[in-house]
Amino acid sequence: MPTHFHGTEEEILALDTFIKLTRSVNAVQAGLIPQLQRDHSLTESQFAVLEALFHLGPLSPGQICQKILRSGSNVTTVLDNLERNGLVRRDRDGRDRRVQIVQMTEAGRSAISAALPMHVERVTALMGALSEYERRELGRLCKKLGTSAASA
Amino acid sequence: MPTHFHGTEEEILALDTFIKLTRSVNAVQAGLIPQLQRDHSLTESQFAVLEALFHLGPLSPGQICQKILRSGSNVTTVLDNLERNGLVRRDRDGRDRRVQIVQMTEAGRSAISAALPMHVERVTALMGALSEYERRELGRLCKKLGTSAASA
DNA sequence: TGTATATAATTCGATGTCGAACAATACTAC
DNA sequence: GTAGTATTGTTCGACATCGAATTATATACA
Repeated sequence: MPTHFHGTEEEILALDTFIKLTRSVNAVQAGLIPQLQRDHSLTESQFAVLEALFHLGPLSPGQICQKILRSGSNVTTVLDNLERNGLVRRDRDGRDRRVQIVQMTEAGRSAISAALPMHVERVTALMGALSEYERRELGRLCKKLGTSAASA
Repeated sequence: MPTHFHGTEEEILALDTFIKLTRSVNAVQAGLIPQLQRDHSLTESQFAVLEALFHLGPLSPGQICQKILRSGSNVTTVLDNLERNGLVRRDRDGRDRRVQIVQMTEAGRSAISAALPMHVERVTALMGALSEYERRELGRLCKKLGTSAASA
């Protein structure tokens, strides 16, 4: 697929596969993010944080960090914006005063409750391009690839 | 895999697959981007622009836009930074004075020539976690998914 | 106890990213 | 040729993202 690239067969296949991989993620996200923005005024990251709090309960910024796979400074920024918009609250942990405890406010719970069903429906519809067997196979291959890359 | 999520089988599989998909891209990119930054002082976007110019020759911002699948305002920003660093040059098109023609400078050509081989090698190594059959299958599934999502 | 080290989170500066609004130029139709 | 429209690229404001440096607190150990 690379237009003027000269490499081995294996290199060309690797690059081609990687491009298709990233483009598929871009395409699916392009079908999700604008919805969150227009219908619920949530960015992708804000949605990810609220979703984690919704499913797992109160978390520290460090725990959120691990859940959404972003840097600490990024989590700080996203929490700042969520807090400014009144969707989360930061309290101090009594035992370890370095730790913050992030909780959803009522507005936050309300926002994620409203956004989640449509989001799930949308993801399901987009993944519906693949058969059930293909979805499982895609998941298996991605997991294998991701796990290997993470330890490389 | 979602810890406390109650949905249909199909929804759970769709979400789970989508998470694995995005995580695999994250993991692979995490094995690529720091290399570009540390060894060549290039961001992912700067690399993408230089790669396009390297393979396709001079392009307008609009054409770069289509190649790297980013917004026009984003391309402007990335080109600003590349130009400030002396890696590209913007000239006016004689025929249509709205159009810019973006060219690599010698420094730009030198930078991408230096970065590309190691990048290709790295992508190939990361994709080596999958067999050739699996790579082809992953590519096929991603293409099918991406194409469908793009038209949804 | 007190100092050194480790950890949690934030701040800072740089870059990327988008959509909306804008300016300059080109095109179209009368 | 002039008026209206379309296209190209930029600017602007908001948010995301990172790594490095910093602050506050906790732990270890001597």
